[in-house]
Amino acid sequence: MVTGRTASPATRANAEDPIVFVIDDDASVRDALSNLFRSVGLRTAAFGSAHEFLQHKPVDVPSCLILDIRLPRLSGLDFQAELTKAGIHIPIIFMTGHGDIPMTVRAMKAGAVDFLTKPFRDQDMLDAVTTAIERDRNRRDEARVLANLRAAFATLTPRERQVMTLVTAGLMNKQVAAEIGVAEITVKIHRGQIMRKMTAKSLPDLVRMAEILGIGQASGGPQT
Amino acid sequence: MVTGRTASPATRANAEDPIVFVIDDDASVRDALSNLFRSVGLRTAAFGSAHEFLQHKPVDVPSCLILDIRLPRLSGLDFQAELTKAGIHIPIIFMTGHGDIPMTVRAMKAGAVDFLTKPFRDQDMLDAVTTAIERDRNRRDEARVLANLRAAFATLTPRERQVMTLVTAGLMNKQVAAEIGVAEITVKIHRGQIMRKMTAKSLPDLVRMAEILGIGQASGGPQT
DNA sequence: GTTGCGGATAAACCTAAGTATGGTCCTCCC
DNA sequence: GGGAGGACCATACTTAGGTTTATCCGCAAC
Repeated sequence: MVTGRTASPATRANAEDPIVFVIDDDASVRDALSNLFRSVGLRTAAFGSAHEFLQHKPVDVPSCLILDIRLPRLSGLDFQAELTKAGIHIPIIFMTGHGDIPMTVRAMKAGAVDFLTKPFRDQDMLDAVTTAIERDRNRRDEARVLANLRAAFATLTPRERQVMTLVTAGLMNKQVAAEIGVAEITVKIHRGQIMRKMTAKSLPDLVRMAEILGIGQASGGPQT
Repeated sequence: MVTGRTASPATRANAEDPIVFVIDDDASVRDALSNLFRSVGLRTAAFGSAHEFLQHKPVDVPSCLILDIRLPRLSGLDFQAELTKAGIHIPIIFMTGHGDIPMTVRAMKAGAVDFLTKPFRDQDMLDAVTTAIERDRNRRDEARVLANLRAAFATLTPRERQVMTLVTAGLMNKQVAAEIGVAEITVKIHRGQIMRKMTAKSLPDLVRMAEILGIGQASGGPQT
């Protein structure tokens, strides 16, 4: 079902090559789009329904989804909502033959990359796909960083997490010690442990990690 | 031209009360919307054209703009583009009697809050306005913080800016000194000056400011 | 019941950071 | 040509941050 570069020895499929998923109940549309994407060297996988798409095992490369707004059984908009609720944030490009403005607004508000009316120009679709893939690439990059940080943070003991929060908030060791009712030396030891476990090379490093993790701001940032 | 709470002694106009701007060439639409917003206690100002709106002096409160897509002379979409280009980022809610999907997509991609088709329900408009005002409030808050930081950063000498970059990147004083070819003591002095000028209460504080200012990342953040 | 781990602490020690005080050398501007 | 401000540096001192080694307690798993 996956087509595209896979067939070409000259441009072997790379694990990082993006994939474009197409869901449309009309086989001719699927074929046309698959051909279009293949013609520009994009890997493609097409499905006749949302259900079929969900059967496909998730891939670990940047990808996007081309969706007809009027799918059999589940509407494109509802499917978009389903995916979002399920935590699947693949960028979506909608196609429609007879959509209306409220549908469009709903789709765009929910984060759709584009909403194309049939018939559309090939170039418009390709532009939308380029944007979508790029967006997914960024999203994946951020998600990977966040996952790594969370994994590291999860190895911290409760006490260490508490100390990390206070330290990155800007408190001195003695203040942290007073705050949690322990000796300053204890804070220092926790702190060293935190730096190791988080693999932070410096305090600014740790502060940035805390920011990404959304840990205790306040402290006394820039005032109005 | 500004109406709404201003007339009521019980709910005196506050400098922080948001304002809803309406641009429509149809006076009856302007009146109807003004009445609607006034009925829920929102200040309003209505205009017959984009030009008139621009004559109005900018206000310093959260606001949003209700725009008919088909304006005389300048289209709503073009006006949106003009505002964006001019650095005016007031949230926009579009209305249309006969818009199409490409228009909608363009407007939403450009950041419109909503795109309502006439006739719309009052409540839909009010919901959109609530969202838009909230969005503007957040935008203004962030802009204010950024402006303050930039103002403080502007008082730094070139050397101080350089030191701030390196320090917030996680380098030790001696490393900074080696990097820029001065004695460590000099770095310390710059550093103290930086903390004073930026009114940073701690290094984490300064790091967060640097983040907001978009100053020299790198350093060695979380690896993959 | 012993082992392991989180948590706390102490002593000793070392490095890093920060703050005067005082001074030199520029350059730009009035 | 005198003053202001930026950049630089030295000495001296204080405080903050961080590591190592070792000990102690409680609790849960084996």
